[in-house]
Amino acid sequence: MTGKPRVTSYQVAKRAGVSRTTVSLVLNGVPGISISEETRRRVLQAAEELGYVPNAAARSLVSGQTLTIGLVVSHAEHLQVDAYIPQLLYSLSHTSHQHGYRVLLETVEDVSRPDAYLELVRGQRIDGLIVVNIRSDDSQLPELIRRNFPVVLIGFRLWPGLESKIYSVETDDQEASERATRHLIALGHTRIAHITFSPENYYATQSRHRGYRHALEAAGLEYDPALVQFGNYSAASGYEAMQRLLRRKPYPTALFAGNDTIALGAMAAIHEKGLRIPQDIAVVGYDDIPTALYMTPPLTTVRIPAVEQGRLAVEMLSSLMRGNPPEHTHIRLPTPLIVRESCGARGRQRHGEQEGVAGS
Amino acid sequence: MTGKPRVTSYQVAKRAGVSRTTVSLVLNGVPGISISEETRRRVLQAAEELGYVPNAAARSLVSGQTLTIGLVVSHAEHLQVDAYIPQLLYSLSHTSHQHGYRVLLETVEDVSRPDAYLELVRGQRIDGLIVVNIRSDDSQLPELIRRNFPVVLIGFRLWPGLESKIYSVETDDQEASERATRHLIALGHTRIAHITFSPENYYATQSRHRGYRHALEAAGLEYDPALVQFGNYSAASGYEAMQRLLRRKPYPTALFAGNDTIALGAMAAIHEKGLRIPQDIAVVGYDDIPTALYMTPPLTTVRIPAVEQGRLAVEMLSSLMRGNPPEHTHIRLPTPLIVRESCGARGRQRHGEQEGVAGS
DNA sequence: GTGAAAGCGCTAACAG
DNA sequence: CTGTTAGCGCTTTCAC
Repeated sequence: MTGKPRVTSYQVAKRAGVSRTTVSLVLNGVPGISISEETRRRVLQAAEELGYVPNAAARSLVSGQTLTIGLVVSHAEHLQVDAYIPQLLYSLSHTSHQHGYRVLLETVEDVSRPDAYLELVRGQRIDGLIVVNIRSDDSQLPELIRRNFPVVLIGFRLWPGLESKIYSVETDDQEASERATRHLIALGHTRIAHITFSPENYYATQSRHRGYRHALEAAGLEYDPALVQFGNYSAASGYEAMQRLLRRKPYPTALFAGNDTIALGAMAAIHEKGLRIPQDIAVVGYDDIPTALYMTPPLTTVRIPAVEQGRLAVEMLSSLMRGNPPEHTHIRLPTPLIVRESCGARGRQRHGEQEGVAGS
Repeated sequence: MTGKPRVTSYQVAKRAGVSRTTVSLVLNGVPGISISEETRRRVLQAAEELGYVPNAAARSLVSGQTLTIGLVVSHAEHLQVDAYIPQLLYSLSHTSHQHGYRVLLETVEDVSRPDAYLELVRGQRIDGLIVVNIRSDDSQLPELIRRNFPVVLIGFRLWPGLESKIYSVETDDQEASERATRHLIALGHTRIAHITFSPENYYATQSRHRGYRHALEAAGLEYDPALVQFGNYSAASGYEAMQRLLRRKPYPTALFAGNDTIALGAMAAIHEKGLRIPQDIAVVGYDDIPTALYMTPPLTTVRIPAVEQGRLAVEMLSSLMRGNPPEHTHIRLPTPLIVRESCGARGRQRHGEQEGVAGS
């Protein structure tokens, strides 16, 4: 069926007039072994001509390595509707390639077995794992980490007691949410709504919600459950949640959305009701997805440095897989609040002008 | 370093008191071989207890299969800023898992070697290939297809002469663009601008551009190069391109954007200039990303059924890899024009109301 | 410097 | 019905 017969190291050896050993030695540049320049050249040329690439299975069978990174994306439905994960994915994939690793994508839906990725580990398909959107009810991950399988977590550190073994690239969602909410409070708002995504087994959600609540209480404002709605991180759910919030008067005067996509949906609901942003309702989002700047009006939001997050995670994992533990176990990235127009803190301005970054 | 010693089929055999052959037979449910119920149970239990998963490398070394699909995403920078590819990715990954395949993600940037995926094939890391965002200057792909390596193309069919060997899930971008442009013409527009992404080596771009041009010419309107701007598929580039278009009077009265993300950016530029959509400038996008409905105003756009595209591609590839060629070599999906408010064909309405689908 | 031989973990003939 | 054996393609001691 396949036109050309598989080319193996044997073919290369034959063509170069040497043994397979020599081929392997040359191609892998094994140090400490000296091979005549002439032989080396012949081997290289033969391999080139035949388009030889060593069989990955055979190689990893003997080496015990796969040079493959597993990428576990829980709540993968996100991919369909939100822009944060794709950014991360891009960065993760890009950096992995630069480091010579391939990426095996393991998406996990809410409905599927959450620990399917364990088979990748047990079947030795991968040398390491990067986990995005960690579920708080994942019971297998701690066990894996305890056994020193190389794992890097993105987003949040968890499982007290295991801290010293966990490697992560974090952001402090709770602190950032608190800061964002405080920003709205400082602008004089007292009826601040919050739309977040489905809370169960999702760390990011829980901490954003908590930050919102803390900010209110620290300011002496009442935490009103009626002002908190749950969606599912899509624009559609943000739209519907906002409609629910607008069914009751007095309206909230501000909204802190769990992510930018939800904010977009909510803004559509606000516009549809004939209300203005930010004059009638101020809006703050979360993530700073690339389109946030182009929403109407441009969205004030907490920036998560997705690309840097991805890069650092791969670098960390790469060290781990090589057996030299990285210097830091946890890298915490800053999450500035990017102040644009939707929160009402600044007047209309042209896109691309210096954007504000709120202090603490 | 790793806590538990690797568990092999030998351990399972020992624990179950049988030979490795029997373990293999039981675990793979080899048909035609009958094994005593008692033995089978013991093997299964031993495997379960040890958490045994066969070593993937060893297995694929002997079987010649990897049960892995390669996913080649050219122009991967898209992932960062546009929502179409992520949707596709989700569907692709989801369906692959359902069919028992893993997904190896091979992103290709414009700067990187475009044929890096060849190593996956040569190194026999994958059993088949799905290609997204095909580059028109890819010279390796036709060769691969000619040799009957299982490949499914998403988006567009190419390379005349190879048609009978190419499997693809297509949309007719040119026809759809023509229809979208015709829609604007029917609404009375004569100065219709077009913003598309960087044209070189990108099929989708070329055909959308061509469709736009054909519609104009068919209607007896002049194709004015000054009304055509090139961006890079991001909202930022749409914004800038629209600014360029608004630097010259008379303004265009309508815009056909190469994708929805560009449309979003362009709409921001239009709003900023104090112009109204659709009264001053009507806008039509392409892709129907999930957020299109929540833009201000809701975006009229050509729908690409990303999720179905992904599902069909995997099903096709899965047949190919099993050696039973699918019935159809090319599946063409419909691309309806979803009429919302941004084109001016219909008045304001609530979100979620019946959306219009334009006829041809 | 180069080649022969063993073995990674698994599957699949082939005996028993 | 179960066990023994060979071999997938590669790397890696160990002799030559």
